[in-house]
Amino acid sequence: MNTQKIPDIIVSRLPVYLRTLQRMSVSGITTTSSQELGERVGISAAQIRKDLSQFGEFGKQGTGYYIPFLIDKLRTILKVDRIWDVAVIGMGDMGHAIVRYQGFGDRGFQVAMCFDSDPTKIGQKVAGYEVRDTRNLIKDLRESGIKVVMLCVPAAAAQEVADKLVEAGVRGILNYAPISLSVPAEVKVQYIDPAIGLQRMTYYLP
Amino acid sequence: MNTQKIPDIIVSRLPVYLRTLQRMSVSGITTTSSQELGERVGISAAQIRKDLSQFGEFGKQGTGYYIPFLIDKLRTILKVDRIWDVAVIGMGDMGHAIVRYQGFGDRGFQVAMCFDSDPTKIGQKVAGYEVRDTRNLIKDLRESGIKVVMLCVPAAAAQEVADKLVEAGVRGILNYAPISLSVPAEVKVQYIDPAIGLQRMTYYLP
DNA sequence: TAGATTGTTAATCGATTAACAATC
DNA sequence: TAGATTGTTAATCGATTAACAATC
Repeated sequence: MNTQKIPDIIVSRLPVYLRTLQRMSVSGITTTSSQELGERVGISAAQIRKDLSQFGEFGKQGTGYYIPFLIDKLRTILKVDRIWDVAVIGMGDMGHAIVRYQGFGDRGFQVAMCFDSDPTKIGQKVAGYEVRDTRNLIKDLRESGIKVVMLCVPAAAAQEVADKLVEAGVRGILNYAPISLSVPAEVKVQYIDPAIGLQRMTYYLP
Repeated sequence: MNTQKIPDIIVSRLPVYLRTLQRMSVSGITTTSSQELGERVGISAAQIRKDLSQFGEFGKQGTGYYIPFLIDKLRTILKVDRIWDVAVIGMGDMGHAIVRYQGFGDRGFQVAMCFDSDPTKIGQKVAGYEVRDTRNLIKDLRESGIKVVMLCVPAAAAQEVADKLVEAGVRGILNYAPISLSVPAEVKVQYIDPAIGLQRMTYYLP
């Protein structure tokens, strides 16, 4: 087992392995091989073995990987062997959809609070959560200890809000606003922008 | 100028450059350098120059890049110098939010039709679009010539629908379902899964 | 002109793949 | 045991960076 810094590109594949293993587990499969998992996720068997070997020896020669065990290991590695409270900032259509999203439960996250700056939205309930005033963003996040947020405000407001999130001690921002954010190195940002995804495909179309 | 196959990883960065350039343009900036653009998108200046040089000589020594010209080139390269009709499959919360999303207009896409399999939703209007029956998915997509779709159905239905999309001649699938899809090589898939994004960040948290 | 910045080359760095001994 | 599959090594492949002549 290797104890050096793990390359980001390897880390970025682990959640994909985990997602697929959890689906296999739910469908009653208990054992898999790097070959089979690779076919399911579209990655070579050699690469899956190499990726996993960075963290330990999780398989058995001849039989492959016992899925519940491998899931457990990946959950620990990714630190989703717990439930992270997440805040959603911006209660537009996207923010709404995220607050209502049912898919986080068994993947390590739950929405814990949500915010907006619009006086007509503040105080309203969304999926059972009272919409908080972004003026209290830093205070509320600090008090709750929330480290991960989903940012769903308009692009024009995103950097300003991101600065506040950093000040509030947030360490991970899932950014739905179509803009590159500037944050300190200790804060991670992941981007979700459908137009970017679409443009990455149209390049290849006739 | 290079005429070989362009690596996927370069293609995947171009939409990020374009997004940032368009924002700079809107804010009145007309010229930039690889240095400045790199700071904004978080990529080295050398890499930006190298990436762009795959497609032509778009800058001028001493002065950098004229933004409207570079935007135009990138739009042509990414084939978003036109408007692509896109279908949205699945009118849950996420599908709803996407149909209502305003951000596609100047980025090369527009929602043209939407589908669901739920009889209580079929025929209803969502943001002005009548929800169509997924039983007509292949026929409707073929007739419209739609090549790009956003897939927002539950994970359990996603592969089955993807198979139909392939049959209908769709070439790009932006997949919001939390599952890896299996499609022929000529069909591109991009994934949007918030839990994956979150797990890619929690790894780095204490 | 002097300063700035490109496009490109060569060097470096890192990731992927192929192959296989070990072993279940 | 025989067959299957891992974890790991070495080889290959590809991407990034540094440096600089060209030139605006």
